[in-house]
Amino acid sequence: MPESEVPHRNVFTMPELPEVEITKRGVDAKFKGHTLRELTVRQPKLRWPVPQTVQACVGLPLVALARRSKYLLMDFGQHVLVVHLGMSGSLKIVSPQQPWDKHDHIQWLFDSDGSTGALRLNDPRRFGSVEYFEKRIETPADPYAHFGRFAALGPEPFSEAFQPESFYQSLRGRKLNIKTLLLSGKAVVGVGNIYACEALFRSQISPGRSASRVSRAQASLLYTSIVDVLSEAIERGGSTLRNFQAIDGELGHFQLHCDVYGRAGEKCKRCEGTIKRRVMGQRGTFYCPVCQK
DNA sequence: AAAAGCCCCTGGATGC
DNA sequence: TGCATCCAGGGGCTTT
Repeated sequence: MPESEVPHRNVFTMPELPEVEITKRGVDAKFKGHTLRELTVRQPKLRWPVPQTVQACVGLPLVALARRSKYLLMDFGQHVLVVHLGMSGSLKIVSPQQPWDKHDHIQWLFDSDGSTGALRLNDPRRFGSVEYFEKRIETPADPYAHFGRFAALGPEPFSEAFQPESFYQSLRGRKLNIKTLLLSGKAVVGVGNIYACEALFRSQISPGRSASRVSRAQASLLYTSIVDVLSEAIERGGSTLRNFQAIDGELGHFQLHCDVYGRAGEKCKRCEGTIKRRVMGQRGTFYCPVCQK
């Protein structure tokens, strides 16, 4: 069956790891190596107040972009800005002359080959954040490890630290349901509500199953599903980005295809069941009660 | 220590 | 048509 005919639901997502990764690549392609000339904070009331210290980056070149979990890191050398898109945030590349949108909160004005280019954070619900950290030069291997809560985060899904057996071990003895545990960032980071539902569907594990009752074989399947579902989303985002790059635009959102998320009441893609929605850990959870055990 | 609950905010959906 | 009400949702923090 051609991919276009696969019965998926299109969801215009909140920013998850793939959106942050694509945003990172877009900012990297446009502004890496360019000097920050102005940083305008129109609305400092985000998830946390945007500190005055962010101004320490002005006048410095953007030397690197990085991502940790769903945090986007803008590395200005000794000074680093950590951006989180929350649930409605996005970064967009615009002309500095473009009128401000109601929800454009922050603007980075970069030198751009003799002219200037602007990057804006737009976030209607203001669950996003921009934080400032100073890099510790004495730990060059992982200069960001000590930032805020980073030390407490689980492994990155695409890192060497994320392996089937260690993943299985991190589930053992946890009575919490597997879906909520995935969202907690303890066993792996960057798996948000949508991808948790999708990965559990692929591995045919019920979201309500206690993590301690996920077998080694199931954990292995879930491990693969997590890596696959995130990789595929990044690929889709990559093609979205190519389109956006031609016109400049919003980097933080793109459409993705879901088997279960947002499909309550519809037919299961794999069996004769009907997709159900229930709330777990205060989040909407979509699954097939027939083929997910 | 682990798990559950709370809260920030606004657009969209729903009800009258 | 318009106004009031309700609710989702990431994830850190607080409470149990």
